[in-house]
Amino acid sequence: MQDFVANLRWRGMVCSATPGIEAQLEKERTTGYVGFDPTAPSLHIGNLAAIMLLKHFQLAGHKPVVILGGATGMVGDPSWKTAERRLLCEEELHYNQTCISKQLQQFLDFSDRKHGAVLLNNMDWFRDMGFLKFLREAGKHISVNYMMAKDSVKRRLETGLSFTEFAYQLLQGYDFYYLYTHHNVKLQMGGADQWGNLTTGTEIIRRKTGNAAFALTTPLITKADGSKFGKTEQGNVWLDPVMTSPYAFYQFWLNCSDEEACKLVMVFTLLDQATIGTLIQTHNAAPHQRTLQKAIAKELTIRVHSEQAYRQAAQAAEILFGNATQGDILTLDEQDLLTIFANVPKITISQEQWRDLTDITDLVSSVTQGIIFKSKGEARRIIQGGGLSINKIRITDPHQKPDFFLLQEKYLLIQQGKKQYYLVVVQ
RNA sequence: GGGGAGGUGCCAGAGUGGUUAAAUGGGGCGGACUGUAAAUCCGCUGCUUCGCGGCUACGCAGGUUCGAAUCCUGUCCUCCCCA
Repeated sequence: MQDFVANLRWRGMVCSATPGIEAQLEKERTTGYVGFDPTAPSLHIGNLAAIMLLKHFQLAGHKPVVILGGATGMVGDPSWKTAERRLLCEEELHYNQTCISKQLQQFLDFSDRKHGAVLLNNMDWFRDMGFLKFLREAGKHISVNYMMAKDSVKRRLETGLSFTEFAYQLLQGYDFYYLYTHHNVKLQMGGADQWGNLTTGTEIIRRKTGNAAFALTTPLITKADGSKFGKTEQGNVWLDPVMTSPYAFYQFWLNCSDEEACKLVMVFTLLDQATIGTLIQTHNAAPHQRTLQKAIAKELTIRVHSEQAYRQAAQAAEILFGNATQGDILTLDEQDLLTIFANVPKITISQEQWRDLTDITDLVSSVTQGIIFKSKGEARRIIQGGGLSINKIRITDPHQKPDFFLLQEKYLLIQQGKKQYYLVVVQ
């Protein structure tokens, strides 16, 4: 049994833990769990740290349990949230659960080995419980004073908190108790924001059985500027390739700052301490190479998506941001071209429109329906400022005749600024 | 119900009859530098025009005037104070 806690510690993945946890893990193969409320049809990278906890737990020889909180998801966790949340209906939750459980297979071994992971839904024991039974089984053992004293709830007492959300920690606490008694689960893990909920669970177990159960939290990952980790301007970074493309996913990791990358490489990759040490050294010697970011992006893109998705994302990045020249894009066949520019807006124009063009400005404004530039004036300004390239060649004259050759005889690669690409398809 | 303040461009905010497409700051966008970063510097930031110009725009609707964001009338909305 490898030392799970020590492994987490050097990775900086332990925020707090109840006493005695090391002794318990050393004593026997232990079953531990993490709960996810299926509030969306996909996990996002904010959930990933908790998944990594389970991953390390399993790799250390212990048995992970995942709770997809069909019941808790119906209530809504108020921890650290500023406002009451929207209630989700059961069908929505069920659909989300199905999607999420598939994603979990990519991380954990759900085989029937001794330490194979198990997936449970707390709806199974809450559905038929009844309110009175719950009050007697769970509510009787925990005082309101205890529940209100949690930091995670305190701030909401000022602005308002429904009884429903207030009761959330009891649900989660009871989950732990149920798992303890029915599945021999002795440890619950989660993000640092979950500490209040986890200790409610250990408290219920202690009061009802007199035995100790354990809790461990991992620090919430914060960005240097204080904004929330895992969000881009476009919103959450999801694991689902439809909601966040593998390319965008790869880019997210690649664009992490150096300080973040040092932390992220320990939390999100499975590389060992020595390898990470070397990586950080290499990185610091030549930070512009972004060794760390690339290592993280590679490992995660492969694990969450696939080897192929990683290669495509890396190639796309090279073409889009490297010093690709016209020669480089000419070497791409149509398949490559479409893959690399899969996430780029495509604008179709007709053969007639293409033939009748007299002016580059018209092409990037009116003919393309204002998608690239919403007015001719804007197009002209950007071109005069040197901000437009076609097929990787910078355009300098707004009135240039658009006598470009078409890539693969039908595509035109239009680039605004450094990052914004459009693909015009002539059909 | 009474009294007061105010509604200006993506946002904040100046302007109180012509020189105002509207100061200034922020944001956004382009360029340079760079690591697809940060900081910095430069440029652009209503539509149209190669430009002159034309058009649209200061809550909304009218009016006064050669000329209105600016004055008048009505109207809608917001904020503050009192009841």
